[in-house]
Amino acid sequence: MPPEYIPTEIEKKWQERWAADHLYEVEESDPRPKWYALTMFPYTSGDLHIGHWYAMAPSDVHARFKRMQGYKVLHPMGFDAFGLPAENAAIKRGIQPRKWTMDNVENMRRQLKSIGAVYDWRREAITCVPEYYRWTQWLFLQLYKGGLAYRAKAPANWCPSCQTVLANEQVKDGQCERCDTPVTHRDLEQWFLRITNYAEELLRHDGIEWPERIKIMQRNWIGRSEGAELSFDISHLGLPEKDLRVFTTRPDTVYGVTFMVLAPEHPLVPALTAPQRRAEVEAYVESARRETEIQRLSTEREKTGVALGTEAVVPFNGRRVPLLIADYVLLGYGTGVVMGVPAHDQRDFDFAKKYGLPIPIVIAPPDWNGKDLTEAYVAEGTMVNSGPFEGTPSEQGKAAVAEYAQQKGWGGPKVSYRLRDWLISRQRYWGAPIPIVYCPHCGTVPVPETELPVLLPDEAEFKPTGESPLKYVQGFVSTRCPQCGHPAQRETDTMDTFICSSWYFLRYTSPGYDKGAWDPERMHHWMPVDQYTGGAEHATMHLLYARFFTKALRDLGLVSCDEPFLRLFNQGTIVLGHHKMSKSRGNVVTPDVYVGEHGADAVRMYLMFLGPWEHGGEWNDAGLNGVVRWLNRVWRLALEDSSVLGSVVSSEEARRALLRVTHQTIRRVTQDLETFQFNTMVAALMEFTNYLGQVWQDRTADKELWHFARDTLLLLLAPSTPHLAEELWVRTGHTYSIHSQPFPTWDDTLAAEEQITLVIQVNGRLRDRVTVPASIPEARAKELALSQEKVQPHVAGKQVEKVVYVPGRLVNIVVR
RNA sequence: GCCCGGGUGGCGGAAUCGGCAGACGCGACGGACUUAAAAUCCGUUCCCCGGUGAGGGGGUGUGGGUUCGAGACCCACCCCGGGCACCA
Repeated sequence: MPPEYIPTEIEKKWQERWAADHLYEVEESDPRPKWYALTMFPYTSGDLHIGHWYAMAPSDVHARFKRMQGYKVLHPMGFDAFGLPAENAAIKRGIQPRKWTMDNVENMRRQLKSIGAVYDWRREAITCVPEYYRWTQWLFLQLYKGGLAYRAKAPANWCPSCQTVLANEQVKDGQCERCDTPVTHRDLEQWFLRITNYAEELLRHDGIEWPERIKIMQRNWIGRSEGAELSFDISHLGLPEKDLRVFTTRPDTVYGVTFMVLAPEHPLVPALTAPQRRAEVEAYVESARRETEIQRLSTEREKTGVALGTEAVVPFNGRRVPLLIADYVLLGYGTGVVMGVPAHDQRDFDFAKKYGLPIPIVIAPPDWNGKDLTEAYVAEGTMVNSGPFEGTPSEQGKAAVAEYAQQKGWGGPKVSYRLRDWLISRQRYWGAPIPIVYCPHCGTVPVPETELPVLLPDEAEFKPTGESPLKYVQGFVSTRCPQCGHPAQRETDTMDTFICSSWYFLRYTSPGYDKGAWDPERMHHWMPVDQYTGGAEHATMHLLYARFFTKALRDLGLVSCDEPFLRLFNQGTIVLGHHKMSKSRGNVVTPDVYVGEHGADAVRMYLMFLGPWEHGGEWNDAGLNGVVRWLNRVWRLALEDSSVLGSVVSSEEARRALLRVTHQTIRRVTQDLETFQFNTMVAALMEFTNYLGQVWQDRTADKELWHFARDTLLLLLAPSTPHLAEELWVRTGHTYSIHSQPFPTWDDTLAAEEQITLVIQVNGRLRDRVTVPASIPEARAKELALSQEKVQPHVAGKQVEKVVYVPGRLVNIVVR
C-alpha cells in the first residue's frame, strides 16, 4: 500500500525546507537572464480572501514556470499599507492605525506564505514604514524641484464621507471610488503633480504588450482632442483681460457663434457681471457649487444658466454676443469658457432654444433647403455665412479657420486633453506627510532631504473634521523654517496612497537600500518589470500613475526605462453574490479553510481550472472535489511500484504512442503557460494523467519509458502544485529539488500524429469517419471517401459536383 | 448616447487559420466493491424521432447573408459585463 497523500503535512515540510535553503532568493550576480514577475501588492485590509489567491496563485505558477525555463526570477511581495480603513478602525475600535496595519501585515504575510509561492521575502516592501515613506517623500521633493509638483487653489472633488479631496481618477460616476458617496466640491489649496505634461507620451503605449482594452481606457481617460483656441474680444469692458479664450474642436463653426458660456466658478465671472445682474448671478453660482457631481453631470437634466449682462465680440464677423454662465460648462476642461454655436452643437441648440438666442446656420447640410433646423446639425457640410470661408467644406474649414485665426492674432490650432493634473493632497492622517514647511518669511519651503523622513506622529485625534488630523498635533505642525530658522508650520495634508504604489516596484529591486530610494545599478538590472499582473480596475489609476512616475523620474535622471511594465495581464475578479469580495461588504471567502482541508496545491490548481483567468466569476467551491480527486490519482499513480514493469517489453506502437502523448502534453502545457491559459493547461494535465492511468493498467510501457512519462508529469505539475511535485519527485528517487530542474521541452517530430481521423461529409453533413495515415495523399483520401459504405445512400443517384479535400481533416463530397 | 468585451448542455467551461460542437471537470443517473457507508473503480449523461437497436433530424442569444462547409466571417437586432459620458 502506498502512503496516503496528506497535503498539509508535506506543504508545511517543503515550505520550511525551501525557506531554510533560501531556494527562492535571487541575486543580481546570478548569470542567468533576469525575469521580473510582479503581482499587484495587496492592501492591508486584514485577511487574504479567495480573490487575492486568484490574483496571486496563477501568477506564481507563471513565475515558477519562468524559473524552470532558466530565468532568475524576481517575484517580490509587499503591502500597500497607508490608507483610510486604518483610520476608520482607529475611530471605530480605538486601535492605533499603525498597530491595526502592522497586525494585518503579520496575518496576511502568514496567509501569503501558505500559498507556497516563490516570493523572496527579503525584498518585502511595506509602504507605511518610515524606511519606505522616507523615499516616497524624497521622490515628492525631486518632483517638486523638477517643477512637477505645485500647489494651487482649485475647486476639488470632495468626499463628504471620507472627509477628504479626491483625484479625478478616484471619482466614478460622480461617486467616491472607495465608498460610493456622491462627491461635492470644495475650493482648497492643494498639491498637484503635473501628469498633464506627459499626456502626449502617456497616450503612446510603444514597446509594451498590454491588453488593448486597457490601452483604450487610458486613451479615453487622457482624451486628446484636436481643435483651436480662439479669442473673443472683451476690451470694451475695461478689464485687465482684453479677451476671452475658448477651446473648440469646431473652429469651422465660429461664424455661427451667438453667445458665450463660462463655467460658474470661472474666476472672471465677478468682473464680467453687470451690476444689475449681480444678485441673480451670485445665486446661480452658489447653487451650482452646492450640487453634487452626479446632479451636475446628468445629461438628462434641462440646461440652465444666467446672463451676465455683458457682451463679447466675435473677431471674425464683429458680432456682439451675450456672455452667460451655465453649469454644463466645466472649469477644468479647456479654458472653462465655450463658444455657443447653437446650429451645430446639440447642447448649445437646447440652450439657445430655451433662452431665445438666434440659431444661424453656418454649415450647410448637403441637401439643405434653407429651412430652420429642428435639432443641431453636427455632421460635415459646406461653410456658409462664413466670410472668406464661404463654400469651404467644413472638414477643411477646421484647419483653415485655425490657421486664419493664428495669422490675425485671434488664437490658433490647439490640442486639448481631458486629463487633469493629479491632485495628491489628502486631509487624512494615515499617509505619508507632504514634506513641506510654510514660513511666514520664506514662503513654501521643501524639507531638506537630510531631514527626511518627516515622521508621522503616533498620537493624533481622528475626529472627521474635514481637515487633516495632523493639524491638531502641535508637536508636528510647529517647526522651524529650514531656510531662515524662524518658527514655521508644516504642511498637514498627507499624500494620496497611489503615490506609494507608483514606485514600489522600484523599491523591490534594492530593499533596505538607505542611500536613496533604490540602488541605481540594481534598479537598472531588474527594471523594467517583465510581467505585471493585476486587476483591470486600475487602468486609469495605478497603471496610469505608475507610468507617469516612471517617465517623470526618467526625465529627472532617476530611472533608466520609459515604461515600468513591459507585459500586462489582467486577471478577472472573483465575486460573491455579484459583488467583488471586500471586508467592508462582508462577503469574503477565506482560503484558509480549503487550504487546511485539501492543501494549497489543490486550491491553486482549482483556481486555475475555474475558467479563463481573465474572466474571474462567481465563487463556487463545488468543483474543488474534482481537483482533489485528480491530485490523489496523481499521487497514487506516481507511487505505483514500477518494478512490476521489469518484464514488460513494450510494443513499438505503444512506445511511440506514449512518447507522442507525452510530447504533445509538454507542448500544450508550455504554450498554455506562456499565454496564461491555465484552465486548458490543467485539462491537458488531467488528460495526460488519465492516459497514464490506462497505460499503467494495461502494462504497455516498459520501466524506462514509464519513468520518463511519470517524471514528465511531475515536472509539468511543478509550477502549479509545487509541494506535491516536490514530494513525489523525492519519493520517486530523484534528488531535491524539482524546482531546480529545467522545464521539459518537446520534440515536434515525436509529438506528430501518425494517424488521423478523416471526416467524410456529403454536402457538409457528417456521414462517416475513417482512421487513415496522416500522410494520406489527396487522391487516395477522396477515393476512400467515395467508397465508404455509409456514404453510398447519400450519393446514390446523384451527381457528384465536386470533392473538397482539407488535408489532415476531411473530405466533403458535394452532390446535386 | 459612444467605445470595448461577451452570450455554447443542469453548472464551470473547451473547440488552432472557416472543417467531427460540447474536450476537461462538476453535478446527476446506473453498476462493481462493501454487512453498510465513505473512498475508489466502470458505464451513461445536448434535445427530438426511432424500440433502449441500426439509423435519421435539430442544435452554440434572435433574424437574415456569404460559403462545399459557420460557434467562429458579414449585416440588423436582443441581452449581460466593463469603460467613457454636457469634454466644448
